Amino acid sequence: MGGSISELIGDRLAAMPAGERRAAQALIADYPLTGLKTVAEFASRAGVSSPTILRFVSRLDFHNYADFQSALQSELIEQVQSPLLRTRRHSALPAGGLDQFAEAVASNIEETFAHFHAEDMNRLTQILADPKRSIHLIGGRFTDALASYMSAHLRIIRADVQHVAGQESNWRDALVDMGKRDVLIIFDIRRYQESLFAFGKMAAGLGVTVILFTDQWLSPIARLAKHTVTCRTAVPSAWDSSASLFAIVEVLVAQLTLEGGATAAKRIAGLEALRGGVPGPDGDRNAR
Amino acid sequence: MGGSISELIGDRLAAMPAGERRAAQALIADYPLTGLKTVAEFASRAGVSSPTILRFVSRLDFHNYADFQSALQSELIEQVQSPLLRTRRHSALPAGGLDQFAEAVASNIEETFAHFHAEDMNRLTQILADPKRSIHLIGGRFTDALASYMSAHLRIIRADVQHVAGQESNWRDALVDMGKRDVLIIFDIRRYQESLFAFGKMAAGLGVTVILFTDQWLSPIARLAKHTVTCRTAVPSAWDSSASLFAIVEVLVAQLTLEGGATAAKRIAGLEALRGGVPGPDGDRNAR
DNA sequence: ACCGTTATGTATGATTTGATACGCAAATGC
DNA sequence: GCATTTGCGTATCAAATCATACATAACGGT
Repeated sequence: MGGSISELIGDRLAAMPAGERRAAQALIADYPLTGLKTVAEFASRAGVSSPTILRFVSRLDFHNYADFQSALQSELIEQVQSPLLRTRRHSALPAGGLDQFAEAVASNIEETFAHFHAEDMNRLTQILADPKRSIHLIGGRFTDALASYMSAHLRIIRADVQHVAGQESNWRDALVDMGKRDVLIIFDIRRYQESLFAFGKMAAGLGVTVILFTDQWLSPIARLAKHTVTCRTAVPSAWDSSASLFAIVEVLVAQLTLEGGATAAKRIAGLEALRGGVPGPDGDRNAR
Repeated sequence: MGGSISELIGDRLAAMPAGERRAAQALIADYPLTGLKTVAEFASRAGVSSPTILRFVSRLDFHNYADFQSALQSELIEQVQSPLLRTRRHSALPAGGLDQFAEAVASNIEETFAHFHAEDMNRLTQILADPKRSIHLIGGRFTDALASYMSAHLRIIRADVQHVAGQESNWRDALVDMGKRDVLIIFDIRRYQESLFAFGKMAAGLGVTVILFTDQWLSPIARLAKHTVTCRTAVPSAWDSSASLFAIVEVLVAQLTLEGGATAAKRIAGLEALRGGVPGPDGDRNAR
């Protein structure tokens, strides 16, 4: 069983008596800190008695409290030391529709990355890291969420990032400020949106550098785009899966953060500091 | 490099007597595992006696062994939780990281689905398919995009779907209309947002059914949630990956569409017909 | 080579910790 | 509504832990 302890708890939470459930909740409240304390401390934080803690631990199939703590520690250390040592732990599973879907998504992602080479990424990061350029992002009906996700991250790494959203009338406003220095990132998978193509065409006419994320059947926008990233989207569902686009976005953001190095780190630190004092409109991420 | 304690050791290593130096080396060898064991165990591994360990700890300006261990634990937890620090760690890694990243995301998704059983999905779809309920979705700083993505799909399958977005003041307005029939879907991965917890708590107080999508370390909202879906998020990056949450959302939408059957199909057809007349300007995208 | 200093291990004590037995309360079933 | 089961807390015990005192060994300077 390669699962984390918190997952184990999640599985068994329903089958626990009230007291032990309180123990579980106290543990996950600031996981895994409380579990590393003494039994008495744990009990106190959970508002139950020591034996209840021990019964709780026992219910998780640990022979004693020491074993339990060791497991927590190992979990922590594994996280820090080898981020993905646990990768391929294929446990033989009954193949239901669920697993088929998961398999499909996973293989989509792998296929997508197989065709997305280091040079592709370098070209993209070079453009996106350029501080002299402004970046605009837009997506279709469903893929707009991807534009939103990417812009949320980019905004932290660098300045001049705009997510073009909302009514189409807003789009026009965004266009007037665009020029040769600007970059437009478009997400478009089938069924491709007419309006996105129109928008991209106008932008391209202004000399904007268009970057397109699309599926393997290629949005018509590919004709306009300077760079096109092709992602697999086929899954056993009524809908196409955008998960592989999502993953590509994530790896780009990761790489940009890495390359930004000191600059990005400083910027992030600055934002964090600001956040501490003035809770932003975006919601204050708690510093813990 | 590691945290402050290992640095501290490095600084003082030269000024230490032989025995304590052996202790230090044993600790560094598989840092910080040995330091979390008992004094006797530590001594045994270092090939010295217990008092030497205690003197070693004392030389690092810790008042007692317990303090020392607490410091090690805090350091570990700190590293796991702070994205900034991880940037440093990974910048040392070789740049062949593309495939590693893809591997990590793929295996995250598989692991996530391995713990997401058919019953879990049934419970969720049963709730989400109930036309008598209203559905509200909300996400954190980055995960809000997931809420957006899911709501875009849900809105097509069924009525009464609201994406709670924008300023926090808007959130309050959404609350007043909620009641026992309502469902609140929250996306929250670390670093968990205080504001989301507050929102969820108020909703739960109103009797709203809270469904939580979170990472394997569990958002504190798990305490409030009727159903919690645990997803893997660890990747070799400064950021956590939400791709597995994304995939779970997709499979839920797929299943709901399937179960909806005729009803959903009719609804979709109706919407398509409406859209057919007015091409493209996805007017039904929610405002932000 | 001797002496003083420092370092280290052995032995022991005081304290804390985890574990268990038992009795009462709450929940469940008939 | 009663009886049985299940859960939970108090009190207690045994064991392991940290901490210290002391004697011995190693080291370094003269």
